[in-house]
Amino acid sequence: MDLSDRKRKILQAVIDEYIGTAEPVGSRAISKRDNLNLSSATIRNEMADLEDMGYLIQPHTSAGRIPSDEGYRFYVNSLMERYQVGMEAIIELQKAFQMRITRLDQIIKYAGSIASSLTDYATIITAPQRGESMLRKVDLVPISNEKTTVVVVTETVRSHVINMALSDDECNILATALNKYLKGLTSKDVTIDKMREVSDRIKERTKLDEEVLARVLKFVFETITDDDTEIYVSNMQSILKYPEYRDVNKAGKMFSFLENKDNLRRLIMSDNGEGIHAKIGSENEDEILKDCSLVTVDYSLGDNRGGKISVIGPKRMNYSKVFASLDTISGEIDKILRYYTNNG
Amino acid sequence: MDLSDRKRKILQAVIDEYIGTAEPVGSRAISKRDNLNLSSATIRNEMADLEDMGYLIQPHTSAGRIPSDEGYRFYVNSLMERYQVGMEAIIELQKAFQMRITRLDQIIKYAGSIASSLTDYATIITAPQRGESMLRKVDLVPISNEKTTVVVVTETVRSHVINMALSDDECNILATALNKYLKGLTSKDVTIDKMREVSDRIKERTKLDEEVLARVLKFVFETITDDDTEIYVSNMQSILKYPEYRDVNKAGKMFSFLENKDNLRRLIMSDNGEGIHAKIGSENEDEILKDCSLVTVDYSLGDNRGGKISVIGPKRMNYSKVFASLDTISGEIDKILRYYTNNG
DNA sequence: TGTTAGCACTCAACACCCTTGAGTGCTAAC
DNA sequence: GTTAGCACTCAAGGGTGTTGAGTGCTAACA
Repeated sequence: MDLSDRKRKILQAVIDEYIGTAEPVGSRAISKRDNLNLSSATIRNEMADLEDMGYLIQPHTSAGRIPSDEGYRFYVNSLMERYQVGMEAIIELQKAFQMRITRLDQIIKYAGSIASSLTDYATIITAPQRGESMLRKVDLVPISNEKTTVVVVTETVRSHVINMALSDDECNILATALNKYLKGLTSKDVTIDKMREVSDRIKERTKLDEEVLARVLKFVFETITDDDTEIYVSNMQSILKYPEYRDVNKAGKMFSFLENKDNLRRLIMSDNGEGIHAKIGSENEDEILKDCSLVTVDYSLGDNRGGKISVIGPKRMNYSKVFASLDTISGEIDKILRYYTNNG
Repeated sequence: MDLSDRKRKILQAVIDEYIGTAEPVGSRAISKRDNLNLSSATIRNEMADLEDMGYLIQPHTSAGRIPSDEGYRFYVNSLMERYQVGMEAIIELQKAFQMRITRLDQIIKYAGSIASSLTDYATIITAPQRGESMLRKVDLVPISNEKTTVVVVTETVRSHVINMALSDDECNILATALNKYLKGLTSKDVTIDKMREVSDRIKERTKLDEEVLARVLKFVFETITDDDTEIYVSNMQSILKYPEYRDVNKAGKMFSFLENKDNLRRLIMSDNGEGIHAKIGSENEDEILKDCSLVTVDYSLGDNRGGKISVIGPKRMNYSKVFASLDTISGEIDKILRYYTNNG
């Protein structure tokens, strides 16, 4: 369905206005804007048409009008003017990233907090997911005369403290045996049979206490197969700033939803859009999000790993600014993480 | 100042009532409770006395009375009846802990979420702080033909990916050199001179690229000296359940405060009470906490490490239940972590 | 002397009503 | 096709009166 140029302008004006005020927009408010020289009566007629077409909604007679989900969708697809993130902000961002370059998870968390401070909405961010996980090395380090740390290196590094009175030599022997049989193992290779076979071979080779060996192996196999991704939320409390969540009950439900990582994981995983994209209101599956929009972007590290950043806010969010901010941030993350994983 | 037995009972009744209802408590409500057989007029006289003594406050004439900070303090010190955590809850808790025994930080996070679900208040929890950090081992693991992971084992394990095209052999040589000069190093030993000395020695011994060596050493030294403790908050949104935070602005400020880890760290670090203890209302330094109480308990691992759990809620919190819950949880953490670090 | 009953007074909360103003739809004039 | 005018609607805001919980004080009672 095609809209006349005038209708497009009016729809855009209504949505821009509503994004700013969160109040139903009346015809007079639009006619007073300087870019359209039309009387309020004319605007009224056009707005009535837009309502018939499904782009606007009148909450009750004699109130102004607010955008429908379809209205927002049309706005995001066709009307929205691209916002430009200021150069100062970008430089600020680059500096901030560079200062935090020590730990990957910190960069990710920090990116989330930047996204939320640029947009002033809550942000959900996932740490880079591993692609296939391959075992590089197992190491055993005596910590005291009672304890030993097991270190497993795949794409990431995990460790576990167990109770064993092992000498340096014993650690070396066991580590050597473990590496001999396990190096190069991927999550696909881990089966019950494989676990039993490795266990038997090492047992006959090292003559170590059976239970200790079982515990070490359990941890190693768990580490290879486990791939839960970390997920962070920042700036949750921004929700309270928006009149949509003036009602404390509603806000509370939203908080509970966002505090539950399973919900977030499902939310972000089920997202299969590409590039920057928005899910507006009822386009979200969760009932609780029907008044919200979720704008999501992927970032990638080039090497088969990547994650997502989502900004979540009221449907009446500043899409233009959110799109621009996420675009910039994901670009900078790409840069910094490529640098980090290649030269860091 | 000594209170008559009757005054104590009345004060206790007022506070118990107020904790439940959050409404100013009138004399009639107290006289109707079955444990005291006194008319409302008598109660009125006693309550007027308690107000003169500073234990109660009347928000305005002809309203009921609410406890003052001193009233709560007296209640916590002398009146409160000890709540008993149900055996089923304890067993539930033990089971839950046992299922999560794989990772220390997960246990800690989980303990926080249990504390908040038992008490229904927000919980702040710090991961075990390290005592003195001593370097046990450094390891280098090639990840691809461009990247190598550096693994540093102290009491904990940290890793870092850097860009180096090193073979297994080269990794071994460098690792051996690093271990030779660095093993046993504690945070006290790290000085600029020491760093330079180690760097020079390894340089002449291995003839490795200077920049690469510098990067590895920087990471190793950082890991030894760095001791920022992780800190988690759970169940923040419970704040919205309490009428004290019906006002969205107030709730928003509280959220911002609790989302800032620096605030939390300062809050928990500045706490120097022993055992389970409460900071009530104005006993807290932060202005924003003057309407809150903070109940804190330490847990320890026996081996010089430990952390804290704090429950934060309205002054009108169920102190009895919070004290009992924290007591139970810290006891269970002690047990499970001792088990974990000794036998895990 | 301590306790109780009764009474007048205070004050926040609530319902109710009226007014106001923003906004609409419709119609007639331009 | 656009504008001006008019009657209508409805939410929000500002009094006003009522209600009910609670108090302090006083007098009577055990």
